[in-house]
Amino acid sequence: MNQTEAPYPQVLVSVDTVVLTLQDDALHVVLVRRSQPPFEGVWALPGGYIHAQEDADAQDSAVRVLRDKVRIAGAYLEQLATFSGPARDPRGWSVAIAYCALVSSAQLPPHDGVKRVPVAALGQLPFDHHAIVAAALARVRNKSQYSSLPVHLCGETFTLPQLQLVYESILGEPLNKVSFRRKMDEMQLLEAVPGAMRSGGAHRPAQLYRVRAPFQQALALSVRGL
Amino acid sequence: MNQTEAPYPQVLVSVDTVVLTLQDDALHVVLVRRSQPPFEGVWALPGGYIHAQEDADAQDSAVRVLRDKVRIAGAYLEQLATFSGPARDPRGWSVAIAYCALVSSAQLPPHDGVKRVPVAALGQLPFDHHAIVAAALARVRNKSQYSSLPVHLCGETFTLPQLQLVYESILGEPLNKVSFRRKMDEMQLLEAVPGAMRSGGAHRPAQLYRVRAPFQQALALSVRGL
DNA sequence: GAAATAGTGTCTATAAGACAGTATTTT
DNA sequence: AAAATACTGTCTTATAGACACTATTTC
Repeated sequence: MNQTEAPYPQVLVSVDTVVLTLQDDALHVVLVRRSQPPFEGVWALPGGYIHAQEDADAQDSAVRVLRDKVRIAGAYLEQLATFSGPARDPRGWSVAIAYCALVSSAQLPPHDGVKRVPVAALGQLPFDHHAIVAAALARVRNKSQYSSLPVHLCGETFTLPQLQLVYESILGEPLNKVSFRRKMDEMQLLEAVPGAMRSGGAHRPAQLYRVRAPFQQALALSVRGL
Repeated sequence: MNQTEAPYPQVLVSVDTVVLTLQDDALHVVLVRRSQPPFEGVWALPGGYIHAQEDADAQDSAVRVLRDKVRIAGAYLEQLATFSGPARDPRGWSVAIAYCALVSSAQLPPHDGVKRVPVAALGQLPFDHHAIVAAALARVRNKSQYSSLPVHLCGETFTLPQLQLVYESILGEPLNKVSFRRKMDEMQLLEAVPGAMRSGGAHRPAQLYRVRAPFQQALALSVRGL
């Protein structure tokens, strides 16, 4: 920064989070009711300003926003993209560093001023939140084609038929059972929970699996898609 | 923004660009010598503050930085990621929106205070610029596995053997000639320049191609990699 | 044992790679 | 003609998908 550059008007910097979860085999986005202007009372993506005194980086700000505004801890979180410009926020030229979080239904406790909306039935959103959600969906759908990303929408343990349904819900198309299982096997993503089965009806029960330790944070990648 | 949130210390927002180009079949990064503190006189990534009065968004800031500091116009440009935290810049808590640009050698005129460094021989860089370059390389190498991204390192026209060499330089491994050509054909990325051949020695000359109009900006994607 | 879903074996179809051939240029 | 690189035809191998079969549970 030099003397002539110093007085540039500061831009507003915030983080916004797209929290995705599955409900009834359909992707939902989490919205919170805004308690302050602009758009007070309107449902919007959870977001907030960076707290330079306490946040180690923008991802840390997103973690704090999720904890304080949505009561979520331990979510899978990745940076999505940064949105900017003079028009996206009525308060002026702004920058929003957008993050995408994937959580299981169990990680998302009911909370006042928090709701889930099916992505297929998203109405109007304030700011450029619609574009941010669109970017998150594109990212998740693309990455689900060749990675273990969707496991973060499942709970601690799950069966292979359940996991395949999660993939199919995200991708919007049925997958070949044999190929799906081959790929899951190749990625070495899962381990069987010994002895544990889930029997949900008048049929053979399914083996329960959990994500192996190396892939709790990182993603497993499949060489040539699913 | 509410009354208690308003006085949060502003964070510094800048854009940084990783300009990649090929020279002698090796990826190079463009560095500029800093004319102002901090790190005055040190070679660093081209970057600068957002000019809220004139920039339509952060990408526009990056375009301006490339034009003013590197004399590049019309480069392929995509947002990379945003880097943030209290330690990356000695001036305080900062946000850098990083962009990645791919240019041909011809688009990069020699200019004072601008140099190209082979990515394999990058020394120390100020700020967290080393991490930004690493992210750019990872992105470019990954995307080159299934897209037309590398064509932006070529000039207006080029032969298929030249293009294959570009891919191989980025990916660091030889590619199967038949498969490579099949994929290029499938992507419908190129069109032959009628009649134009490049003869560079005592051998059959190669057909010249150019990128088809739909892919001047957007990338062509190959379903299952190259 | 009928019904329902879980899980597997195996054949077929498609895509990638290897290899060797032909083509066209300069010297 | 020899040398060099461009380009292509075709066989082999690897991967993905279709289909049918067996397995295990409840009623």
